[in-house]
Amino acid sequence: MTINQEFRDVLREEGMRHTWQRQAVWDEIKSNDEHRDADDIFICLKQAGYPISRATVYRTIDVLVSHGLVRKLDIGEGRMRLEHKLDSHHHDHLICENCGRIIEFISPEIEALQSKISSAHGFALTHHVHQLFGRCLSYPDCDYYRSQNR
Amino acid sequence: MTINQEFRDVLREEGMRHTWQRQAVWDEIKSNDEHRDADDIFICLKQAGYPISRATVYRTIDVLVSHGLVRKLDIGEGRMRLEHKLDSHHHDHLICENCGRIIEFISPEIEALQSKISSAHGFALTHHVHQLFGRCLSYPDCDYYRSQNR
DNA sequence: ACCCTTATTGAGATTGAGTCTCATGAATAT
DNA sequence: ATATTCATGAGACTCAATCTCAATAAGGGT
Repeated sequence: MTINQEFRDVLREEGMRHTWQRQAVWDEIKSNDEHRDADDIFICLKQAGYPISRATVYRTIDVLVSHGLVRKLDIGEGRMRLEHKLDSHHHDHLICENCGRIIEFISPEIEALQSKISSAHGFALTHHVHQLFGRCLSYPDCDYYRSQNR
Repeated sequence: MTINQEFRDVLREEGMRHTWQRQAVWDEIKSNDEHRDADDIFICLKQAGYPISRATVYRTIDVLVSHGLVRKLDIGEGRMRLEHKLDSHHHDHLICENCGRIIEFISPEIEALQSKISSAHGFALTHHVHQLFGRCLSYPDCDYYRSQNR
């Protein structure tokens, strides 16, 4: 759980085994700050020559999520994007519908209002999903970026 | 688009045909304020004796959404919940993870902060997704409600 | 170093929501 | 009434994700 603890030890604490497959998935996710999905990770590992299976990638992602090392991000595409939680604190996302760019934002005011609303309705808040969709105005760059990504 | 206009006329304005299937789907969605999914609607109609197909239900829902009569609600279950937009203004949702209850909330303060954040990042906001997940504290009722639903 | 137990893996089948195909049928304009 | 063209139905298909189960390998015990 401690983020800088050896991955091997993190697994051992739970009686789980350390395998090169789990290490490879974790290394691949850590290596990059884009919000890739499970299949992106799978393809990267295959291309790097690892004989790993898709099922193992999905299973390992769930292990990483349950250990708080990775967060799944559902932006309504029908697949989960991934985000490692190494150096980041909680944040929500701004998503450009034109180019797909994802920008993180934090708003303590909104967080406070969320708590207020929850308790006003007798709810014990556990988590939230907050996404702002729009178009980023830096158009030339926006389209350039789009052309680089699907 | 005008919400109280005859459905028949709404369709005609777009050169679309009025069929009993489309009317039946719209009537079924209007009839109830729960957040049911496409398959719930399909099953209701089948049980009521209508010889309608699943594909038509899905297609009609898309027609209703594009005409602003219905809103799809994705609360991360891998299927879309539906909400008719007859008497409601914009709102977001509080969702109880124990009983599945969905409560609507509005916060002009949060809406304002969202606009502020978007423009601060050079984004033209088009829409947002804001969901608060937690547990409603009215436990006896909470479990009662759960027992009534799946 | 070698077992032995048992968690983990891989390949492919399966699931489930939603979409697509295309021949048939029905709604509207004339 | 007829023609035109949109809509429907049944089932095939998609796609992300999960499941199955025999084979494999991690790592504690000796």
